[in-house]
Amino acid sequence: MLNLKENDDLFILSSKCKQVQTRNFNKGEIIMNYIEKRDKVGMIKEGKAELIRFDYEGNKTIIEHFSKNDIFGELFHHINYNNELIVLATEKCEVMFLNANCLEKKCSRNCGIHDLLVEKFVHLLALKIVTLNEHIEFLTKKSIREKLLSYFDRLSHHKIKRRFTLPMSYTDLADYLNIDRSALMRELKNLQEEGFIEKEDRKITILY
Amino acid sequence: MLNLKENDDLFILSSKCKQVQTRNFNKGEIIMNYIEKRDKVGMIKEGKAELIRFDYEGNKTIIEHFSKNDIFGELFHHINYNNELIVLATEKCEVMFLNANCLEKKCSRNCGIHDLLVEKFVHLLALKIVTLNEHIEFLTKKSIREKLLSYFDRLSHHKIKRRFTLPMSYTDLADYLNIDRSALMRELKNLQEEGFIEKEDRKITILY
DNA sequence: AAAAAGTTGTTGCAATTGCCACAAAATTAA
DNA sequence: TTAATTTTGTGGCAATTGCAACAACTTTTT
Repeated sequence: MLNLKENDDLFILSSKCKQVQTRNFNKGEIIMNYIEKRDKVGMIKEGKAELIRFDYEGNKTIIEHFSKNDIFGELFHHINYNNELIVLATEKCEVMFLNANCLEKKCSRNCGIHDLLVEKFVHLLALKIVTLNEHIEFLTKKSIREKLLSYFDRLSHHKIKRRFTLPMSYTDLADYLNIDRSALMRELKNLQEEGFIEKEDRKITILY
Repeated sequence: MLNLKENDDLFILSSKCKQVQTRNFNKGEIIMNYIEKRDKVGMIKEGKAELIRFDYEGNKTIIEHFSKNDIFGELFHHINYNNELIVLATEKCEVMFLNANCLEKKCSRNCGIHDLLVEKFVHLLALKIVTLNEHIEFLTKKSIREKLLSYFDRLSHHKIKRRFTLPMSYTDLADYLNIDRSALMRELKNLQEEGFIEKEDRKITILY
């Protein structure tokens, strides 16, 4: 698992490399337009953002939520000419950009910290894969109940901490698990009534 | 997108690095047990395999199917002490293993091809993220119809090739999209009757 | 401080989807 | 070549889940 202290080093070190830039964004600003910035990889240093798709009909879909240490970029998505992908700051953000080819080829100037930069980045890539695998695991459960319980199991670190707070709203959780919000609330009520969990706002306690 | 020719180079080069091993497996053999081989990353050079989970009740679940160029290893999963994860060869396999820390730190012997190895590996990591994002995209569609059409859209390279062959059985496709197989067949029939697609065995033609 | 926007909680109803069961066809193993 | 296993195709029925709608709260914006 990623060591955050190490990762902070990444940002400090990166400021010394010419192929890396850091920029600040205010809420509502577009951090990256996938059509324009094909060669860039972004990383959230601080703040929150979301990946939004506008399809050919103009429908807006939030595909991913990004927070500290999340990486994004066209590199991670199949290009689809029917869609437009943008990353939008949902709160004040500090974002690090690096050239995608910087991951493969040495800086032309051989800035000296390059190996370390790549090493840390591989960590983030692996972490992203873990996160995505996890998401798929939740999504492939057959029932709402199973989705919720596997997600809670994860949040409780496999029942080590039986009490935890949801990191997002129930509205967002329904979205994340791809279920209807009212159906989610209904199932939560069932779980409470059957004595599987206790719930107080976004604090959940596992009882089984 | 990954260049396969380049990737073949990876295998050739890797044979020169002391931290990389290649092994052959017959159908039915266990390629990797996640509990035992925490420090190894595997890559399928040739053949097919699957990632299987046995939970505490002994239930078996196929989590992922691997074929050429796919990577796997404990590095990509949250460790869960209730589960056992194994990679099983479903046909004759040639597999490349490398030490996970080889991605971060130079070979102690500094074998010379290390940078290139890492560079190629970053490609595979990025490709895996693309694949997982895609899978999530299909899974998060609301209806079976939408799941099928978005999957077909992908297979047709966004309608460039309107005729294509499914790379797996309908049984496996139902599993991949997390829907009931009979419901999938029913929806396929609907799509045919409504003139959206034509279907002959695993050959699909998009008509809309 | 008021207004606007977003979240939570609940319910009835419709229907999409899952489950079960079985037969035919196709593929693989013996 | 026969036997065994897997895949495909179909249908009835049950029920989980989605949808719509609305009220009470909270949080954010102006």
